[in-house]
Amino acid sequence: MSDALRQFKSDIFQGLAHPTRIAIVELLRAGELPAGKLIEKLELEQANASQHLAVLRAKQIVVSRKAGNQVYYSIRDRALLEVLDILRRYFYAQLSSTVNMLQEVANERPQSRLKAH
Amino acid sequence: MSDALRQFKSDIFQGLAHPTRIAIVELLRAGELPAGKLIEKLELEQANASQHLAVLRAKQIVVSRKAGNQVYYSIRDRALLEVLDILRRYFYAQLSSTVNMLQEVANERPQSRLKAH
DNA sequence: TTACTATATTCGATATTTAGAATATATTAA
DNA sequence: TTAATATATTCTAAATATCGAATATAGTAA
Repeated sequence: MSDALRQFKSDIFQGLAHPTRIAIVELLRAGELPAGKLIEKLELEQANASQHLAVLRAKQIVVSRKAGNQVYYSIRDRALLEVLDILRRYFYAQLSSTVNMLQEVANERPQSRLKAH
Repeated sequence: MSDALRQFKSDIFQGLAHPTRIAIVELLRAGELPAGKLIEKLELEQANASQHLAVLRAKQIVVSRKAGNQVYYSIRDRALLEVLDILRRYFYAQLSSTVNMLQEVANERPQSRLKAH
């Protein structure tokens, strides 16, 4: 794999490496929204939201379009939503494997099920 | 979406948000490798490699197993490789849209095709 | 023009990430 | 035991990311 491709991938990951930016992208899943709506729904400081949006723009994750007073944001390529979907399944898979593991531990030692330790 | 899921996703992204770590994950695509092999193939400083591996472990992206003198690393869940595949397609899609854009610009102004400006 | 609204940028403080040097630990070999 | 090998951790300095406060800009309304 080329260095350029690696750099590109790590830029995308870096762009998504913050819970607020994940939240923004998830809100844009249904379609474009003006910055103000994002700020309102996520209860963010205006400056903070604007900074996160600047990161998402810089990493080419979103695009913006100005309409009158407002700036509408949307996902640049919906392929990225697939990435989030894969991670959701991954998250739940790990969750259930953790639950299973805890259950196995509990079943192997039923006498201690109610004990705190 | 829950805060936990958002945090989980951004942790994964953060784990992958460095070209060296992308390179490590790509090398592990074919199967497990000892740390030394990764260091050799990527021509990394030993300490630097070890730090990146620690990040990948902390974010649960890889797992390690010790065998004698060596520590073998592997991808914890191959679903993550799908994520990288999606990004590769995304990368080439963006590349070709950039090329198309440049071609359109060139075609719209054929007289300036060879001019520097 | 002035005032208002929506958004972006800059600034300063703090926290996190990164690389490399040095050191530590664990395993095997002698 | 001691030496050698493989890997991890700690430390320091530099770079980067984050937040909130303040300020700037662009568009609209009066």
